[in-house]
Amino acid sequence: MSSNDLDTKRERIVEAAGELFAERGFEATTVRDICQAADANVAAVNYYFGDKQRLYVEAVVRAHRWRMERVKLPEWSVDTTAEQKLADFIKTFIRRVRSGPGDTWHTRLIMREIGNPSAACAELVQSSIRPQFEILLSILGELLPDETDAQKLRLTAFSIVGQCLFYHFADPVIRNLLNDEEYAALEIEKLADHITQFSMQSFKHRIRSDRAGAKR
Amino acid sequence: MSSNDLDTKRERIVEAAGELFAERGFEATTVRDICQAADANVAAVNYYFGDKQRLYVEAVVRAHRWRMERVKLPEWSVDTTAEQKLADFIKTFIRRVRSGPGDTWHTRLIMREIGNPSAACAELVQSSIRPQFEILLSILGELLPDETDAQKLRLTAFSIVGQCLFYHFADPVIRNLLNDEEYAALEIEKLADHITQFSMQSFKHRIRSDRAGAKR
DNA sequence: AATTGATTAAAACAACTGTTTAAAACTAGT
DNA sequence: ACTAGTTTTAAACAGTTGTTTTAATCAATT
Repeated sequence: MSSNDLDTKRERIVEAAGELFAERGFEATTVRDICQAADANVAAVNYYFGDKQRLYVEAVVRAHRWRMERVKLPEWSVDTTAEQKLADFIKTFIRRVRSGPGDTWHTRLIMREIGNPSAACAELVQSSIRPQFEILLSILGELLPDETDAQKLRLTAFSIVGQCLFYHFADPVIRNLLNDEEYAALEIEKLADHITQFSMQSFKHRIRSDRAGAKR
Repeated sequence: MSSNDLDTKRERIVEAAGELFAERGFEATTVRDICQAADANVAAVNYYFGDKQRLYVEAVVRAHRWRMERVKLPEWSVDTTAEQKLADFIKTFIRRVRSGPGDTWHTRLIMREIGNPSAACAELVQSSIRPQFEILLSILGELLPDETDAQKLRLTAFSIVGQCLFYHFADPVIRNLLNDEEYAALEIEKLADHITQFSMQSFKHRIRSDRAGAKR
């Protein structure tokens, strides 16, 4: 009974492992902790996955797939404005990055892998991050003047992505910096609106592109 | 001889430890590795610092002090424009955050502590990050219209800091994403100029503050 | 009921972890 | 030269790590 269901022992182990890896990192998570959380014997990890390392990459890959399936970019028709596309991109990106209160471990594990990249990171970039980055570049290509060079386009993309990622990577600091009320006010919708607005306003000034170079 | 010099065994251990902690993190760094790198006996860590944990926080504190001494905000006169202050702030912030090629371990260790915060993080926020954040808020207070509320001010500060921090936290991804030539083009001066320009342009549009909320 | 194969369980493995011990080596001050 | 204090060393400690081994248990087929 139930060979595909998520209640097989193998599944339970990846799930428990993913959660613990996301919480404590690879080194600090012991095989024994994982097996105890999955209600399995110590030998189960090696039986099913060979070793701890391969269990880890399986958890990362699964987390990534799960996250991509869940939160997707909306479908765009031919007459969707570039501004609208950017707003959608930013909102989706923040949703993917910022782990809400009732959230699963998937996002945190991927973000940890990006922060402390192992071998699985390079593959993650190729299969997922790069195409997303290309989408953003094409949107910016529509928004910025045609003569904008590739370097400027890239820097602008980084400025947008950086604003979004900040709320993940700096989260512990933000929590220390703000009081509870201020922190709670950082809802995903509000963040996305602000970043979209902040960035769009910047584009509308792209006439005189250099700014007197700040004294020096 | 030489009680204050940096060639005492104690100094060599903190130095070696900081480098290894910055490179591999706390868990993955062994006391034996540290002592071997410092050319000391295994017992040296416990003799001088009590235990591994206390050696770690000493390394973090020292790294932070070192970084703060090295790269400082310039002195501002009464007639320095807010725009100039912002440019200075961004350039200094990036210098503090982005570890150049011939760089020491100090920056990386602090960034790691922020990413995987231990007990030392809260103190770091209070003693250093918060005052820096206040400075940025006061600059933005000059640049933005008077009626701007505190929340908007905070979000704007996050947008700027986020753009800067991106080049640290996403560095491994960026390296994978760009080719060598493109990556090498990301010099600190250029990044700072772009971020300053991108942000300043955004401020000059602060007349109509809401932007039709992006359909939904 | 017996056989086959996959799964689980308990125990042991060797290697490594941070830390301690106790003796040696060194460095002054007298 | 002796001594008191600090520093360094080698060895051992107790605990944990990932992994293996070997046997027991289970589920289904014959």
